[in-house]
Amino acid sequence: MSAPPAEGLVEQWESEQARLRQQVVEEDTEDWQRSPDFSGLERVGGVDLSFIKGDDVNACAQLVVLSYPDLEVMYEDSQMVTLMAPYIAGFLAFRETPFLLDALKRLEGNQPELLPQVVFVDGNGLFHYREFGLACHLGVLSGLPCVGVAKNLLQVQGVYKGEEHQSQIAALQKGGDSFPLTAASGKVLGKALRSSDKSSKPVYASVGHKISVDTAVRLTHSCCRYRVPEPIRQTSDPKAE
DNA sequence: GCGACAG
DNA sequence: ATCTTGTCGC
Repeated sequence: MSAPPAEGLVEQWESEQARLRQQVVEEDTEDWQRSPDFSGLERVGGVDLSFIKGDDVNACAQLVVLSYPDLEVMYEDSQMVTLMAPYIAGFLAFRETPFLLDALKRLEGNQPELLPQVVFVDGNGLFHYREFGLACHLGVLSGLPCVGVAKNLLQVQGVYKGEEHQSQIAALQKGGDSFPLTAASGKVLGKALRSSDKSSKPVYASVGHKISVDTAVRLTHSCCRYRVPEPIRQTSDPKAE
């Protein structure tokens, strides 16, 4: 039983996305991003919201900061929150962003020296219906470089989960292999990445903010011990050390 | 009616 | 997102 969305809400959200979309920076802006081994990168963050079975209103907002390249936990923040917005495909950011931003603000206020230099977001960035997914939204509002990593393919802008897609996946032989997710317009919205040798199912990485697609993919691979990048996995997997 | 639908 | 254990395979 889900109440129908308020009148005009989607329209309002669409215009908000269109406005913020103009502020996304799709190129590398940091020195470490140009380095072959990301020298200069010392802290990578991950954010996520976790729910429990029968409750889609209360959730746990988490932010972790890991050292790079060791991927050891440097900081961890968990906060129970009450969600105000409904989940509507394409508008995930309106549901989650406020709480992820709060977590970043808390860190900035308490230990600004631990602020991550890049944030991994559980969801898409430019690979989105209007090229403005959660990772872009959080990136623009926080001003931090962000990378979107989704675990499932969103069929959008001419990208289909068909036979061709399946064969492209089959062609990913080892960790680090990838292929572009190209829109009907010809623009590369993101890449499917085999994140580790062991996982045959790829993850879908796209630009959030202040990073290029290629750097986003290369960085994502370098932060993967398993299929899901460690910064995100540390927030959502109870068994993660 | 059927498939899609980030989290 | 979450519901869910074991099981088969390398």
